[in-house]
Amino acid sequence: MAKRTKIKELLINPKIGVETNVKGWVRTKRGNKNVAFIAINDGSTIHNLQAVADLSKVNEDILKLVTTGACISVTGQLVASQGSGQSVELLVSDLEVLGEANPEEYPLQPKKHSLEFLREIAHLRPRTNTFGAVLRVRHAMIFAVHKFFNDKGFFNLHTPIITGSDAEGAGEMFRVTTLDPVNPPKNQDGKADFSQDFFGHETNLTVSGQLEGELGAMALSDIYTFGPTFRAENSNTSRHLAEFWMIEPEMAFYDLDDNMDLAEEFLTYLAQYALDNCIEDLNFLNERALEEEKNMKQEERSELSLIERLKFIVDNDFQRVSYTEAIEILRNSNQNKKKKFKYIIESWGADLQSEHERFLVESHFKKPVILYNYPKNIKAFYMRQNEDGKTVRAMDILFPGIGEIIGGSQREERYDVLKARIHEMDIPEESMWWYLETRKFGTAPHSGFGLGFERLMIFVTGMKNIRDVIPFPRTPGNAEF
RNA sequence: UCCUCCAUAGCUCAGUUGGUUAGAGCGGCUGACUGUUAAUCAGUAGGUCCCUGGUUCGAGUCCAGGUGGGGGAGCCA
Repeated sequence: MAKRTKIKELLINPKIGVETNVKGWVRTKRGNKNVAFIAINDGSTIHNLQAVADLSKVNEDILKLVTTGACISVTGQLVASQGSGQSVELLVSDLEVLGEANPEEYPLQPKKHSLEFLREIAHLRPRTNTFGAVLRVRHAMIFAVHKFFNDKGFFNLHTPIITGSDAEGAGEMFRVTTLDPVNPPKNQDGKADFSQDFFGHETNLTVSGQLEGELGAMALSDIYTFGPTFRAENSNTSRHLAEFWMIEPEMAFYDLDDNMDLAEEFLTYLAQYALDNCIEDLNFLNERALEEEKNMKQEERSELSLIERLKFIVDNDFQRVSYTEAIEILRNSNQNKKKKFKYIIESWGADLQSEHERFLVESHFKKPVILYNYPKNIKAFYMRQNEDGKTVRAMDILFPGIGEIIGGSQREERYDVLKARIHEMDIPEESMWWYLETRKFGTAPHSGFGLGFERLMIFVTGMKNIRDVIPFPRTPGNAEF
């Protein structure tokens, strides 16, 4: 019996006339009383393999079990296809059903399903063309992230998933505890006594690996983290998940400009990698998106297709604009003067709403925008203060249709300045002692940023909802599968 | 969490001013067809109209509350 060949390999290097075995899941079966055509997909590629069964040679009882969704093993001679639509096909000599799929119950049909419906059957949706393509691209992007940093001499650092510091200020956290939820030990105030908890104090799931990442950079020069991140925010949007993956490089001796250069090079590299390595899946996703937009009004359609957008990123520099310049552009915009904005920009210091970010990216510059040097009052405590006394060396990269894809900064490396800022913002200093010590012992200028991996995936796949670019999304009220 | 829209067959949806037995397309099943491409053609089965309560002679349709989902906002990556 021939050894199993993956469909991807078989299509790249077809061995015509050779007995071949293929295993996979049935997409459709068609035919008449003489011949049956079975489309098989094994997930190795977006393409199906057509198996051709001569009904006089194949057991009809077995063929009856070959229904959409069933898993089969097919052996036969690989031949050039008589039909159009595929170059090769498999003439079935041996057919085995590995796993039946009752057609009255199997929910996936050979037709287009809504993404909302597929989310409800997340255990089966990887078997669709769309999710197969998304998951293969996702893998390629994971691999490309590691390759990019490895090629640059960065070291991957595993920062903790369970953290004891509650001062990261990046949102609500999920508590980690082994205390009895019904009858926890109580302290004198009648509250749960976390000194008796597993770690001896309160612990949570991480909301960022940045602070620990900085510790790594202060020894290895250039590090990056790529791990799961958890936010217990009650966010119900197409851009937020409670559990997502984040990439956070941290570089010693980088100033804000170096940081922006790296971030732009990184995003450009990832777009190019997708074009170079995932073009078949991207072509499918491109067509899918075009098909979907056909039902939309002209003005709601994207100006560029998915593949054109990826090429655009590769070919064009990002627009770098200081916060102060951005405020001037917004204040002088017709949108602002005609009070089309819900939040009118009146003066320097205002926090930018997503309508403003969208205006800058989608209407004004029509390209990715890097905003930098924000007012210190709207940014985190660890960002490097500028000499003007009112701004910090922060930067956000804004993408069309996604908004903020990267947030980063040069870090405050001066011990006294950092300590003063911690006090100003009422952060408990004792919980930050180890972070402060990096500024006390051999401090160095350094910078870093955070890239939301699923937001990158939205950009690269053209999917609209972040729940459709991660295999098993976690959102408020949803942790099934 | 707020605003807004939605929930009818396995899926996508229609269902008139509240009126008798709730429909279509796709999918499933049965059959026809000598090579199909989401095959085609014919036939057929399939319903807790999201849940609870209310108004009414009568509710898929109206009202209240709840649950679930979409889109937008805030928070952010």
